[in-house]
Amino acid sequence: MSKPTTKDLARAAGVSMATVDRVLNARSGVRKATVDRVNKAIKEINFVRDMAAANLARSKEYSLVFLLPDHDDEFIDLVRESVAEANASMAHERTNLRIIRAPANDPHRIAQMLDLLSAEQIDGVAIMAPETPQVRDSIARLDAQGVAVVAFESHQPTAKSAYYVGINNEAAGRTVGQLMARFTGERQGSVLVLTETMQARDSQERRLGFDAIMSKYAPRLRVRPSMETYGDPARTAKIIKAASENLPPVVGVYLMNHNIGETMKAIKMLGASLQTVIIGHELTPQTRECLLDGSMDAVITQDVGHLVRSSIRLLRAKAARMGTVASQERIRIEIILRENMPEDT
Amino acid sequence: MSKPTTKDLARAAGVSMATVDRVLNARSGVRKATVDRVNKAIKEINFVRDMAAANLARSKEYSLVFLLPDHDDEFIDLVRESVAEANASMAHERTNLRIIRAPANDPHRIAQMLDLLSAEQIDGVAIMAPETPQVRDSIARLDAQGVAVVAFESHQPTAKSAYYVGINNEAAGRTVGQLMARFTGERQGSVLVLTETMQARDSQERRLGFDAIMSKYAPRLRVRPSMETYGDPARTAKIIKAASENLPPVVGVYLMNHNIGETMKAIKMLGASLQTVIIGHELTPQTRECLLDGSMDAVITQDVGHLVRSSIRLLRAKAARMGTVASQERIRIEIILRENMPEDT
DNA sequence: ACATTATTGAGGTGCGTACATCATATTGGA
DNA sequence: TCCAATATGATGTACGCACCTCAATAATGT
Repeated sequence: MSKPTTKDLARAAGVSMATVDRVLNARSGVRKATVDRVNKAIKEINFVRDMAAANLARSKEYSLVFLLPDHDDEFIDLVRESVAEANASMAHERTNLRIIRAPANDPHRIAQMLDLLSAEQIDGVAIMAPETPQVRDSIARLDAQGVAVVAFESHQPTAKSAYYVGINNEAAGRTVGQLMARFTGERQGSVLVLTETMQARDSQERRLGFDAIMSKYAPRLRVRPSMETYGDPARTAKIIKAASENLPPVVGVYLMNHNIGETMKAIKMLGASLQTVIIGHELTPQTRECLLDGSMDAVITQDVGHLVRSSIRLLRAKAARMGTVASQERIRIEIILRENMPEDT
Repeated sequence: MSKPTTKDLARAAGVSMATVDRVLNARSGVRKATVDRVNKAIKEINFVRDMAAANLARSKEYSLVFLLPDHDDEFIDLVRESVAEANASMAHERTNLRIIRAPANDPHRIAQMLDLLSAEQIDGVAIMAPETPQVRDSIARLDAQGVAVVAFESHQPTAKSAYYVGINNEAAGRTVGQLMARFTGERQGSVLVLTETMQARDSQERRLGFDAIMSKYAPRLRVRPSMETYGDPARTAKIIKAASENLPPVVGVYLMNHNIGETMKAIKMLGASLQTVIIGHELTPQTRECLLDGSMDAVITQDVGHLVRSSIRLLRAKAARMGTVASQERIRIEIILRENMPEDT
């Protein structure tokens, strides 16, 4: 016979549908013994609740919010794009998405915006923001209100209710390290590491992983201290120029910063040898172009669309008290060379 | 106001719900002018059909079938696992999955099994089988019956109704080539290519891509003709022994065959130098172990879970005449090193 | 044993759609 | 202009579940 329904469950448990309903929705007024009996029956007849029908009956719409930094870099652009795309396709599944923006370095403002969400009827929030006490407290408040929360691309380790969606940055750094070690062959020289700021936790973690592998597999190379660009093109150019004027020669560059346009321009202007191995993060129009023209050798990235969809699934599941498929939510660290670069988007 | 329903649509179009229903489900008995009027109203009020409710009302269960080769290698194992997992999680979405097996080299049997499916009430089939006239005809018959078909991991170019789900094998071969070229540094020597059989189309495509890159980026290396193992351990050992006894020294091995256990054993027995770069396909327990112990340098793979889920989504969408999110269905060519290896499964 | 209170059952309505039936309206053609 | 064919409307039931009310029953305390 086909899928058991609540009716079948009621019969199997020897109770009425009203009681089944009370148990399924964790309503009060049911003796423990009865609850157990129903749960036992659920297992016995292998009952799975039809969430589509349930949501229909509830006439419930899930509202999810993405809180993103209010500056624009190519990564954020990709996220916004993916959210918009997901929003279109999730309309069928009674889910609507919204993006709100907040200055990344203003914890109070972020917390305030999160608190404002509490007032609305929001079911879940994906938060991309640095960890601060204010944000942590706001997450706790959301959690207390039953709002699902995931930490999007940014760890919130002290907010235990916020599941982290993103890659392991230390492993990502190790991956870059391994590629750098191997792509540089037997060459000797120095390796530059560029980042927007080492304040960011992900930069620190990546650097950690990178150093570990480099010292193990490429002790012949001298990895220089991280150079911070602060997103300033002029500063970036100066830094690179200064670094390239010193010996030993630069045989590798690890770009951890996002908007690499200026950086690559500076590097190209110096006429860096083709031997210089350049590896960066995130597959964006810019890095894509650099891979194609050969100026970059590899990009370590994550599937932003997957990241977004995964967050949505997790939030929805939490909000609807459903289960998830763990393997589907694993975010992989992807290595992109020119040869395996996906064609579109 | 919230989502418009069919009732709103009926009012907006100035027709009855019955007519709306006829238009939405493309039933006959509606004048063209009326159809247009309804379609116009759909756009005006931005009506989107609630597929959850529609499927509920239809009380339709989608039955999808995976036709897989009946031999067992680790890739097939992964597929079976993923299908089982998906089946569990798709129960919520009124979809049930089934696997049937057929000998890969018996086109008649495969065609026969496909034809048998026509008798049952199947909504879609994912076919993993070599392209043959028999299979092509069966696919055409399925298509004529309104059964959705995707070509799973195996091109069916002449069956235009079967959308291909899988990676671009030529690009995969190019990717292996690029890694081989770079990982071997400046070393000189020969490169072995092992495969089960060069009969398989994917082997040919991979070899093609591999050679293109190798001749371009690593002309210093001599890529040997493909050696076929026919899945025979003894033969494999012999081949490898013979190859390693000839000069120039083997600096790289490209393993296109699936069950690499025996192959790796043979290679290890010869005490191949650590310098030998070994690259293979598919992340399985075996290759995973080889990556961890350093005996393999890289694995080019695809996310089997994603492959399966993508097939399911495509089949379901086709069966329910819905749209799909193209970007979600793109199967990426993944490069796995020890550093970015996913932890589980 | 009686009053309370805690459980449980029965039944109804609604969610947004599919689908079938029968009645009515519109249209084309002779 | 009238008939038949076709197009549309009205209505009811079903899908699997949520959620509400009211009544009936069982368990509890005193």
